[in-house]
Amino acid sequence: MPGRRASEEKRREDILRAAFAVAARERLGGVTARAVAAEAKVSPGLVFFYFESIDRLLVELLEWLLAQTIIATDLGTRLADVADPAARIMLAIRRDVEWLPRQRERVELFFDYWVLGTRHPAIRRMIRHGLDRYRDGFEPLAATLVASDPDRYAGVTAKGLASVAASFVEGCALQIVMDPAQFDAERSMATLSALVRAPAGVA
Amino acid sequence: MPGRRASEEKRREDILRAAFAVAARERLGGVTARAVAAEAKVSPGLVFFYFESIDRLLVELLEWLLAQTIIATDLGTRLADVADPAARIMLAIRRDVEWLPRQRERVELFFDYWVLGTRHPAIRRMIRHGLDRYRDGFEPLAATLVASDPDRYAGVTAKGLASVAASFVEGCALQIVMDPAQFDAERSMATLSALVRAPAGVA
DNA sequence: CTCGTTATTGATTGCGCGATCAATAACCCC
DNA sequence: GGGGTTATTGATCGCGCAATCAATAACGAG
Repeated sequence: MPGRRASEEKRREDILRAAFAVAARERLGGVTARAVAAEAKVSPGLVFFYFESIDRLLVELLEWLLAQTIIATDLGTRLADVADPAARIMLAIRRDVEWLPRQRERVELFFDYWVLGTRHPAIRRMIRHGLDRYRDGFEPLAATLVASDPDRYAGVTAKGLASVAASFVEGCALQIVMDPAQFDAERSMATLSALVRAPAGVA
Repeated sequence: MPGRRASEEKRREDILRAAFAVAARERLGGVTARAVAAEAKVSPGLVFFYFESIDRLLVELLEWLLAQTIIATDLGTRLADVADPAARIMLAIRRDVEWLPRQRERVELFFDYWVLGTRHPAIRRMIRHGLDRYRDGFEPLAATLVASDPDRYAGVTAKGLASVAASFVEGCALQIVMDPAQFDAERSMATLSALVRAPAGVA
C-alpha cells in the first residue's frame, strides 16, 4: 500500500543492500529491477524512484563494493610488525591470495563488473581506478624492498615490482574463481618465495 | 527465398564465422540470433536449424575459439632454439604477454566466456580445461628449469612454477584489457627477470 | 518433367526486461 | 482534522530477445 514509510537514505540503502544480496546470489545478470524490488520487499517502481535507472544502481553498487572492500583489505594490517622487507611484501601477497577464496562471491562480482566495464565507460573508469589503487598499494613495500638490498634487486623498480605482484594476485583470483579446488595457494606461495628466494610470508 | 542453397557443413561454418564476427565487434552480449543471421546473410530461423539454440551456438563458438587459439600459441615455437632453461621459460612468458595486446578482442571474448562460465556448467568446464591446458603448457619448461639447477631452485616444483607463470600472464591479461596504455609489458618482464635473476627472454 | 526431399524463409508467439505514470496511502503541519 | 506533500504502488507500455513453424523455393532422383 502506497504512502510514506521510511524516507531519504534509509530506503536507498535498503535497495542497495538488496541489490547486493541479489548480485551475490545470482550475479550481475540477475540484478533486475523486479528482482531487487522483491528482495527489498518494495515495488519495482520504487527502485526507479531512488535510482533513476538500473545502470545508475549498478554504478552505485560498485562504488559501495569498492569502498567496502578497500576497507576490508586494510584491516588486519600487522604488516608493519614484519621487519624484513622481503617477508613483508610476501606476507602482503599471501594475505591477499588467501583472502580470495573466502570472498569468492565478491571476487566473482568484481569480475562481472570488470567485464561490464569493458563496455561501460563509467564502470571502466571505476574498475581501472580500483586496480590502480590495488597495484599502488604494493609500491611502498616494493620500494622498501628494493632499497634494502640494491645489489640483489638491481634492475627491479618499485613500480615494476608492484605491477608484477598485482598481476600475480589477479591471476590467482582468476584461477580461484574458476576452479577453487584445483588452485593450491600454499604451493603457489611457496614457489614464489623459493623463486625470489625470500621468506614465504608465513607469519 | 527458401530452397536449397549450400548444404551440410558449409552453412554451419558460415554461421559460426558470422557469430565470431559479431562477437569480435559487439562482444558476447551482441551475439543474438538476429545479429548472427544478418551477418551471415541468412534468416534468423536458419540459425536454429543448424544450432538448436543460441546456447549451443555459443558453446560451439567457444570450442572453435579454443582450438584456434591453442594452435596460434603453438605457432612460432622456436623455444627449442633457446638453450638456457631459464631464458626459455622467460621467453615463453614474454611471448604470451606480448601476444595479449595484439589479440585484445579475442582476450576480451575469453573473459566474456569466463563470466558466462561461472553460471553455465558446460562453458565452465571448457574454460577450466583451457586454463588447465595453458598452465600445463609451462610445466615441461618449468621441469627442465628446476632440473637444470636443483640448488638454485630448491623448493620450486614444476607444477608450482607453471601455476605461478600462468597466474602472472593471466593477471597481465586482465590489466592489458582494462587499460592497455597503462600496462608496461617491458617493465614487467624486466622486473620478473631481475627478480628471478634469469635472462629477460629477449631473443 | 515430375515428385519427394530439404534447406530456407519470415511472420509469429511468448517472455522478461527497463521504464513510466496515474492513483493512492501515509505522513506532517497548522 | 483537513489539506498539501511525498513516498509507494502496481498496472502498463514498448522493446528485443529466443524459439517455433507453416509455407515455400531449390534441388536430386527416376
